Amino acid sequence: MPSMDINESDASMRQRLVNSLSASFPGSALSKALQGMKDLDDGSDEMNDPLSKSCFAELRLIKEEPMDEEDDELTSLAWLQDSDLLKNIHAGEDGFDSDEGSKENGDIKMNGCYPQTHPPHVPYNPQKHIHSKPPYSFSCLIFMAVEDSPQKMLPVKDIYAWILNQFPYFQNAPTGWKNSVRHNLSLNKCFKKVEKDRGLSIGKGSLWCIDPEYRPNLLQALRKTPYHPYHQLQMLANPPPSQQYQNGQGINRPLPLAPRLGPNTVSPHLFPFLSKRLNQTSYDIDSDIQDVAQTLVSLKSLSNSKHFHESQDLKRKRGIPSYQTRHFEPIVCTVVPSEDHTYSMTTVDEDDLAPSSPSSSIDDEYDFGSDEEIDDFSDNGDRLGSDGEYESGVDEVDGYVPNNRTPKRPRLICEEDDEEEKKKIEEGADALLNLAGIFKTSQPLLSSRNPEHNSCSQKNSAKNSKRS
DNA sequence: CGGGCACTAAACAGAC
DNA sequence: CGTCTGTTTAGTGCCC
Repeated sequence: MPSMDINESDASMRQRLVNSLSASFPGSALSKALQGMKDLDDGSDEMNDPLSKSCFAELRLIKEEPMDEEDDELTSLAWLQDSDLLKNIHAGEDGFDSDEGSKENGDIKMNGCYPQTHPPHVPYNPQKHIHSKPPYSFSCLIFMAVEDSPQKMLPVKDIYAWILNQFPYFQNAPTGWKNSVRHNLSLNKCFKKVEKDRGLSIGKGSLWCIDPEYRPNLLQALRKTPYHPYHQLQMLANPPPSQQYQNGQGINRPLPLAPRLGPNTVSPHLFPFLSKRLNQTSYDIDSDIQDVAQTLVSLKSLSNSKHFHESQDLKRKRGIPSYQTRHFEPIVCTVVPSEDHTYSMTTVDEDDLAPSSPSSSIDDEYDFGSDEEIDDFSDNGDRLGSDGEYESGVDEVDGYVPNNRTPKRPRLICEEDDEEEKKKIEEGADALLNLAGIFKTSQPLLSSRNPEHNSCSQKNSAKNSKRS
């Protein structure tokens, strides 16, 4: 940061940051999303925004809106996944990077050895700091992995693979981390196992997905991670006086972890969807059309993976209806981290849940549509490559055979002109709005979790009582 | 100091 | 039968 030009334009700084972040997740959906952001900046059609097709669609940049007093364009980038924000800002000059002997690979060394945990004052680059344990909790790692999958569900081994791919640290880490992943999947109520009898069995084990009820919590937890660019960009944009850098000397103090916004505040730029819902006092049709349109774009990505086609074929054989993700989520705005994503020891009795509460049954998490509806989505855009990364617009990638069914219509978004895009989006929006209306009327906003259902405390108290 | 939480390790059972 | 997956318990360290 010492080499940063404080007067650098927002656009320039943003471009530089995006370049840096893209380099940290090469080839990934995130990277493509970032690239799409650049396209957006160049004035291309927003609906081509690959970010909307990625796992971080809800964190996409809203660049058209005027900035709040607190949010500027810099912080609106805070949806970006963790990366070395300062990679292109001459890390060596800021005292961040490392001490002697570690500059060859950029990893952090302290007193000649690698610290087990990543130093809190150093922006974390998973591809670079391969000897530093990622500053993310396993919950966040799993969340990112699942969200980075086109179907928003992954088997354990693919979660392993994603983590290994994105965080090389684990390639040399003791295998205990896999145990921790499984432990987290089992105990963390944010993660749900897709029932096998739904035709989604992928051999050994099950698919895991994010419980939509807790997805906002995970997003919030992710936002709260120390190295989330939300904080880093905050520092870039408005470093506190105590952390100004002088003469290339970094200050060995952690960046403040507390978000600028209040704990109960959802940044409209970080969480346009959530914040809109949260602050919605009256039914805003226009905004909801936008929401639904965005949802459609997200839905589009649902059908683009090998697993999807396989599961769809399997389900067709079994006569099981197909699914589509439902994106209408309750707003969960938490104060304590435990409410973001916590372990669950107790089983929530479905009957105890209010009728308006999202069910934990997989049946209810997905809309079951007809084959024709699926076909409308199944031949679009991106596919999951054999390496688990998206391959956009390629029919056959690395041995992946695309669905051999003849597309009934061309790509929904990417290859349509603007007018047709808008028409289709509006059509889909109308259809989904009907569904959304149901949820609006029946689903209360949640300002906090029901303590009875937030069973982490129960679990831990149970644990503690057992210990004592 | 105690509670809550994340993490790790381990044991165990079931599925493949 | 070995491996993988999922569950559960126990213990530890950190933070508030």
